Formats: sequence, C-alpha cells, structure tokens
Amino acid sequence: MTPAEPKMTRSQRVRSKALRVASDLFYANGVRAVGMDQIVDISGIAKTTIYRHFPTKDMLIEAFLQAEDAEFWHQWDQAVSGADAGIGELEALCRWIGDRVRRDGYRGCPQINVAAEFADYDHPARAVARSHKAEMLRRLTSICARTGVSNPSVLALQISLLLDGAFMSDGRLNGFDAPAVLIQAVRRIVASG
Amino acid sequence: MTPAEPKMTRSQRVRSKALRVASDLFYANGVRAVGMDQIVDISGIAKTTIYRHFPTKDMLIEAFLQAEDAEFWHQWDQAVSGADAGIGELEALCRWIGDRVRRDGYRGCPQINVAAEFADYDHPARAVARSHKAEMLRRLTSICARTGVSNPSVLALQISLLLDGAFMSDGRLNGFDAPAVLIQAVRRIVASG
DNA sequence: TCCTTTCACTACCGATCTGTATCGATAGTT
DNA sequence: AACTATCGATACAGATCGGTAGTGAAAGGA
Repeated sequence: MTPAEPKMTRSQRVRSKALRVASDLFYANGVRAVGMDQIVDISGIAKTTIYRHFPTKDMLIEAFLQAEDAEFWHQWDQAVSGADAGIGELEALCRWIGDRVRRDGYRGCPQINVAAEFADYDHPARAVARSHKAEMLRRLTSICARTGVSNPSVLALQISLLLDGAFMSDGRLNGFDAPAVLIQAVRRIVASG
Repeated sequence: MTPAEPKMTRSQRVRSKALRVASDLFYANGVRAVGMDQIVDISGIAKTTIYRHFPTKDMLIEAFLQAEDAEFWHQWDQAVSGADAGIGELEALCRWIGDRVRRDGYRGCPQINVAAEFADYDHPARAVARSHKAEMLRRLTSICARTGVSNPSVLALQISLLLDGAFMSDGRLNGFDAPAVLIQAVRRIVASG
C-alpha cells in the first residue's frame, strides 16, 4: 500500500510518510482519539511540516479517507479480475470481504467509522465517505445488471447493506466461514430476481 | 422514552434528566464531541451532581448505551407483538426498522457509533454494544427457528448483517421504500432455507 | 419547624487539544 | 561550492478536556 516509489521528491516522500503514519493511527484508534502530537512523535516529522502539507487536521482526515478509498477500489478490482461476469463477480467480492473482516487488526470500514465520529453532515470527511458508498452501490448495480436480473438497483442496495453489515460485524463472523455465509446470502438475494 | 414518573425521588429525577440530556447530546453529536460542560449547560444540572451519579464520563456513556439498549428492546417487543410467528415477526421488524432509519435526526445505531469511537475492545461501552448485538442475534435465531428452517443460526446472522447495514445506511434507503426493500431481502434469505 | 441530604454555582486543577512562530540544520539543484 | 527550499526541533498560544473543592441555597422527611 503506497510503496515508497523512488521517483518522488523529498517533499512528496515526507508527505506520503506523514499520511501513512496518520492513517495507521487513525484507523487503529479512531480519528478523534489521535492527536497531532502523536503523529509527530511516531512519524518523526515536524508538526510544522505536517501542517504545510495538510493545513488542518480535518484535511488530513479527508486525505486519509481518500487514500483508503483508492486502496479499497484497487483491491476490489483485483478481487473481481478473472471472475465470471455477474454472480461470479459477486462471489469473488464476498470471498475478498469475508477474508478481510477477519484479518488481525481489522476494525471496520474506515469510511463508516469516521462518519460515525462526525455528526456534521457537511464535514469534508463525510463527503468522502458518502461518495465511497455511492460508488460501491454504483459498482454493485452494474454487476447485478450483468446477472440479468430485472431490478438491479434494488438488489444492489440490498447487497450493499449486507456487505456494510459484514464490515462492522465486530467479530460476529469469526465463528463462521465468513465468505460462505456472505456468498449464500448474496446468492439467495439474487436468485429469484 | 423514560417519562418522568412521579414516583421518583428528587435524586432519581435529577439523575434521569442528566442521563436523558447526555443521551440526546451523545447520540446527536457523538460521545467524544460532547463535553461534560456542555451537558451541564444544557441540563442545568451541576457538574458535581452529575459526577456523583456517574463517577466518570465513560460510565455515563455506558449508562447511555444501556438505556438505549433497554429502549430498543422495548420497541422491538412492541413491533413484533401481534405478528404471526416466524416470517411474520421478521416482516414486522423490517417495517419498524425501515421506518426508524428514515426518521428525522436518525444517525445510525448508537451501539455501533460508540463502538466506532472507542478502539479499546475492553471499553465498558463496547461490552454493552457487543451484548446488544449478541442479544439481537439470539432473538433473530429464535425467530428463524420458528420459521422452521434447518439452519436458523446462519440465517439469523445473515439477517443481522443486513439490518446492521440498514442502521448505518446513511440515507441510502431514503430514495426507496425501505421496509419493502428489507422485507424482500429477508424473505429471499429465509425462503430456500 | 428543624435537620439532614442533595442540590446549583463558581472557581479551579493539570493535561491535552489544534495550530503557530522561530531558528538552525539539511537536502537537492545549479 | 554556493544558493534555495524544505526540513526537524523547540517553544508557545488559546481553548477545551475530564474531574475536584468549597460554599450557600433549597428540598424532603421527621
């Protein structure tokens, strides 16, 4: 994830490292629980420098979610690549997500978590979260349409709710074969469509 | 919700009001965003008094979630009362939840939101949230068993993920007939079980 | 009516928060 | 080697955080 490409300038390298350290702390502890001083201590980057790249903490949080968004779709594309169009893509996504939510240190969808922390609907980070979920719904609708069902938008909405529930299942899936549970549910939702 | 019963002592009335004001602020703004001073200002109750009833802010948050939990199951019981056992109960719950998530000021499940704010797995508030979700899974399993399916625990898990997704759908259900969307999904999940 | 408990109010504590000012060191470029 | 932009480090500002101490008023039971 965001490997240090040697083509970057020093400024870009420093910015990248600051964002990476901040993102790890934000995700593991929650954005409000992490202070800028903590990011300074762990990254070894001066506070002045961080504030030159990210003028406010809110903008740093926004950049965190945007990077998570990009990384998410990168992995999404990898998961569906090679899968049969339609139901095959859905199953591939279920396998990917089912594994993802049981990884060590998994603490839910960062977009959802940040949205829960900020009540202000117009907070820039919440705008990123909304567009993330809108994009997910768009992609699921496109896949559902490929399965040939008559009402792909409703089906995609139902599947998106199921997957969001899986994201914040908080360990409830640990006692089960998570991918299988998700695949079975998705199959049944799509089946009689 | 928690009407001021005249049988309470003065101490109980004050405690109840403090918890009610704190709960409203916590839910609307997020627990970390609300300071104790804010609760003091809006409730008109002295900070010393609040701290006598709730020794720490964490315990106040815990009490908030416990009260939300009790209120949730109260409404749950009302929603399923009179419904036909099994699928009828599930449909009644879908109608209740579908309406609930589109109410003004709805900002997701408080248990999920608070869990997202605290990374510490052992935080007392997160213990309340986990037992809340465990109870929900238990009740759904019981209902699914009443429908006569062969694997009620897996079905209940799938339905609980769908409903949790609905809780934090963040307006995605607003353009749809939310109860109908949920009922259709639940029916299909249960159908071929 | 008296007496005890509980209350509201004010002021305060140390810690932590986001964000800024200053300055000397360092890296990349010419 | 010299110049310029960016860096790390320290110190600080102003606000807010959770939580405590002390005091006088008010409520409730006898």
